[in-house]
Amino acid sequence: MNVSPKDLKQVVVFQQATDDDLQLILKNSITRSMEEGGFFFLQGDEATYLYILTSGQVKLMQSNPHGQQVNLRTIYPWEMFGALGAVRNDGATYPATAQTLEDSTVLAVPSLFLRSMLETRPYLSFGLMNLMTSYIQEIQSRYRELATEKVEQRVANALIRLVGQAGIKSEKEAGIELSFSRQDVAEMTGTTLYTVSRLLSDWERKGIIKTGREKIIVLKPHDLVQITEGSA
Amino acid sequence: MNVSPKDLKQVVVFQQATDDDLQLILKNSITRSMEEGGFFFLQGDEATYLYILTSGQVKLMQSNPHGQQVNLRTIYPWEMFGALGAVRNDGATYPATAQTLEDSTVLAVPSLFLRSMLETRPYLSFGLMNLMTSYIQEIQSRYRELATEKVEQRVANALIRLVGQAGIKSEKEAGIELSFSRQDVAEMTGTTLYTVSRLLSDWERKGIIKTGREKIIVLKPHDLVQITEGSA
DNA sequence: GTGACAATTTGCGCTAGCGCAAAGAAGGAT
DNA sequence: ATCCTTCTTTGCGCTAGCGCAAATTGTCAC
Repeated sequence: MNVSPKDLKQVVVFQQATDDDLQLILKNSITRSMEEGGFFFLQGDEATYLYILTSGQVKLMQSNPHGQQVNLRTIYPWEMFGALGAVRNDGATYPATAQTLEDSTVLAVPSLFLRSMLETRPYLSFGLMNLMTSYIQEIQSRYRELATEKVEQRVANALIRLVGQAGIKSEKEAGIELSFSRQDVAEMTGTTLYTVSRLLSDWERKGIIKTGREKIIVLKPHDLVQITEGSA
Repeated sequence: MNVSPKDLKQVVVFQQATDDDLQLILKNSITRSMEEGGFFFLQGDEATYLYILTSGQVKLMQSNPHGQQVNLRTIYPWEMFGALGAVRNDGATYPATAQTLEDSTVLAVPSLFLRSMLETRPYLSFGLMNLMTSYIQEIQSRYRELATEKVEQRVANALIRLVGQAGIKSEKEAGIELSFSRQDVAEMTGTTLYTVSRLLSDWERKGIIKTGREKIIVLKPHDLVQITEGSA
């Protein structure tokens, strides 16, 4: 699938870009595809590219030396990720592993190339800084939630967030459909798939959601909001 | 205390700045002082200034609606914080409260002014993006630690990190001295002051540290490293 | 239709660490 | 020296949620 300059306008970093700039970016980039479960880069790899997801879904995972992993961020189409190589002064490495949640395709832009464009395009720097502050605010909220909230509040929070980011209107049920496994949700919320399974089963019994294999359909988002407030 | 352009060169964002630019920043900024326990800004306030700490120490705290707080970041002299108002396109508010850990003084730079400088000084944008990526990496690590590590590993990690950021060579003991209360450390590690107190008392009995009121002297940092690795 | 595999469900025992209480210690003001 | 306030220490009961097991269910390949 060929990416056009018009397509790239969907990337918030490029909102103010001219067509010429977008052509230049496309000309200097390569397309890469990866099937589900594959990796665009690994934690510790040298950050030679930044990535724009053109289709599919990617999770950024960080591991500790014992192999335990957390999902730091989930990437949806037309979002940029892995940009620190274009920004850092020193030899930057990726702090997380980019793994596909489903078959995915990216546009890989050389870090050095984007860096040279950043030097002469203030709109690009502003775009990137805006993206970074959005991400900082998200991970700060998640950190605070992890430190202060019970696991059911965190899982409810995560479902609400996912409804906004990756939800699709369900055709069968009057609700919003999410395509994530229990393990996926557990990684995003600092818990285990068994705990997530118990919570989802409980909420299904209460009619708040309906579930399937690797699927969650949110029927009553307001009830989830009440759970996050600790009043359920 | 008057801040000179030469002083501002210690701020990593301004490393590449000319004297003229530094003079211009100083000319357009104000100095503010606050005693211990005071606030430079509150969570939710409109982000009209960014701040450079010229002396003292500041903690950035985020609360949930129930009043529970976490320390997202501790600021040391010559570090910039609260910069999102210069970067965001929308009406930005501070996502955290800036509270002094001791008597402190800042240089407050109007967000709109710095924004106008960012538009014509790529080195400033690069400096700011470098700062942001450093912070992103730190909070990602802390998030992963919170999600995957036992409380004693997290506290050991925090002490090691603090040794590098705020440690002073002790005159009385052969070690590095940190001036933080048990409550301060608890806020940085997502636990309670009682848990921190028990851990510190245990480590003091083992000769790893020595403590006083609002004071921790690290005698055997290598033992703390072993604790973080889960092999103690 | 069947078999294999992965995902999910559910139960239950266990423990990390919190909450709370109570007492002691340190430091500053008088 | 004394008093007051804040910080620290220590004990103990309790529970949230994890770890592990075992069984079930759903989906895909053949």
